[in-house]
Parts: sequence; structure tokens; C-alpha cells
Amino acid sequence: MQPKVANAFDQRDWMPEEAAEALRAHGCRVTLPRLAVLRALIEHGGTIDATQLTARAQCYEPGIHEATVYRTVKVFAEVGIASHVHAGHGPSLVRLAGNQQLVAVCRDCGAISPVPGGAVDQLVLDVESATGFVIEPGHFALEGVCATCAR
Amino acid sequence: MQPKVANAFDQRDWMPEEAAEALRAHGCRVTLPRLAVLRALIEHGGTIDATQLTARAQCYEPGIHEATVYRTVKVFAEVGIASHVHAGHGPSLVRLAGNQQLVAVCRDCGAISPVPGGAVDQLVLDVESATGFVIEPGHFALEGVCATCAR
DNA sequence: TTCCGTGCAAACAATTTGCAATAGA
DNA sequence: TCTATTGCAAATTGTTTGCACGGAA
Repeated sequence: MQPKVANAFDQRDWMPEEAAEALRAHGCRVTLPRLAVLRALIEHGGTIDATQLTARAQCYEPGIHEATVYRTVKVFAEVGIASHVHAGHGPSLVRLAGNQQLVAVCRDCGAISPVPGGAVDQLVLDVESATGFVIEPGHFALEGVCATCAR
Repeated sequence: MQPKVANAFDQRDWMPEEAAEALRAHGCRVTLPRLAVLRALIEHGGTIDATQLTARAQCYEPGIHEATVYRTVKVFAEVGIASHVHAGHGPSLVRLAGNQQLVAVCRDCGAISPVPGGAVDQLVLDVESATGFVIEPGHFALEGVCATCAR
């Protein structure tokens, strides 16, 4: 089911072999727990929190510990495989680095909705030219009320 | 979830007497610890985390406990006196309800920069018409790198 | 063989909650 | 009075870290 091939880091699908190369290129080892986390991220495809990610990774590597998942995600972020998304009050989220989709978290039901691309670009430019602050839209989530809960 | 209180007060400064009225109108008592938190918020003027807010409130009410500050902030939010701002990885912030200024938190130094008003309005409209998701710009912070750290 | 990475437990940080004592209306 | 509110300590939740063992290179 996993589509073959992907270009470097800006592609959405991270094939395990490419990620393994990225790890080795940074002097990190390729281990079963790390591959399990990677597969879980690929399988899920979107933004996911550490607990759910651990549960999914355990399908591939049953004994994997949540602390290991946290450490793995940190390494993945340093190596450029994955990145963090800070959501509102809940736990922070993880996703593959290729996925820079801005998301919005519903304050009532916690649902994660993708935000159409492009809407943010102008904001980023405006803020940078006005204040010099460089917004990184992939690293935080918007908050509000989703269409369902708004009613 | 919580009904949005009439915005009659949003555009002015919160004087202690007005806040006291808002509390009584909701059947809440006006206590010294609550007034201390209110004064600390007014004195500070911006967004502040619970620990710093407690420290400032202790100038007015020395014995006030941090748990009380958390509970007070929750009541203030329900009554419409204050609101939460969820910042990146750090603790969440509080401010007076009239202050709906969007802020950006630097991922390197943690500095909180105000974002010029209006920059977000288009984003809010775009996202709502495209997805029905209603973004609440006052309740989260943008993340990125501030002008100083960008160099 | 060499260390890096892992599991585990324990530490930590932010926040919430149970309970008895206190103080506002 | 009567009960919301407080202080305190303890529980929760999300995340990080110290340590000894096991496995990748």
C-alpha cells in the first residue's frame, strides 16, 4: 500500500530506507524501535500524539516503551524526519517532516482539522515585514471550534 | 462550551469594581485572593503565566497559593474577565479578556512578541468559509523565531 | 569490542482535585 | 448562617532523565 519512491525531505511519504540513510548520515543507529515509530508515522499519515504513536508502534515492536518513542521523535526531528506540532492544551503532536500542513484543533472535541494551504502565507509575510518575527507555520496548531461543534 | 459573555467590557480596562460586578452577576464571591489576581493582571497588562501571576498577586495577598490562582483564572475565564493563551511548549498564559492581541512566542528565547492586529483577520475568514472551522485568534500563540534570535 | 539506544523507574513540570478550615453574602 | 472559596497536600498528566543492560556497527 505504500507508494514507492519519494524525493528527499519535502516528500510526504518517508520510505524506511531513506529514513535509515538520514539516520546514518547523522551518525545515528537504525534500530527496530526506530523503524517501528517510522512505520507508525507513515501508516498514520497525519499528526498524532505520543501515546497513540506508541500504541501504533507497538504493532511493529511490541515491547517499545513510550519514553523510547519520545526519544525517537526527538532524534527524528533533529535528523529532519519528523517535526513537532504544539497543540492547544493537549499533548503535543508529531508528524513526518514532509507534512507542513497547518492544522487547527477544536477546543471542544479535540478534532484535528487541516487548514487549507496558502491562507497562512500572507500572515507569515505580514508579520515578518512588520516585526522581523519569522513565523514557522508547521510547528503550531490553530485553536477554535470545528464546524461540527460550532452548531 | 462556555457561553460567550456580552462583550460590553472587552474594549476598556478592567477596573476592579467592574470585575467584582461581573463576578457577582455570575453568583461568584468577590474575595481578596481574586482581587489580588485581578490587580496583578491589570498591573502587568500583557500575557503572563501562572507562576509569575502568582508572584505578582502575592504583593497584594501574600498567602495566596498557586492552586488558587489557577482556580481564579478559570473562574475569570468563565465570567469573561480573562482568557487563556496557549503558548508553544511552555506553560499557558493568561491575560485580561479585553486584550485579544495575537502574540508570537520565540522558540529560541521564549520572548513574547505582539503581532500587529489585522494580520490574522483574513486567515480567520478564509478558514471559516473554506472549512467551517472558527478560529479563535486570542486563544493561541504563533511560534517561530524572533527578530533578535533570527540573526 | 565499542558505545549508542533501550527499558524501566523515578524525576519533573504544569495543572487539577479532595478535604477540612475559613470567610463572603 | 450557609456554602463558595481557600490552603495544603496529594493526585494527574505529559515529558524527560539516570542507570545498567543489550544490541548495532
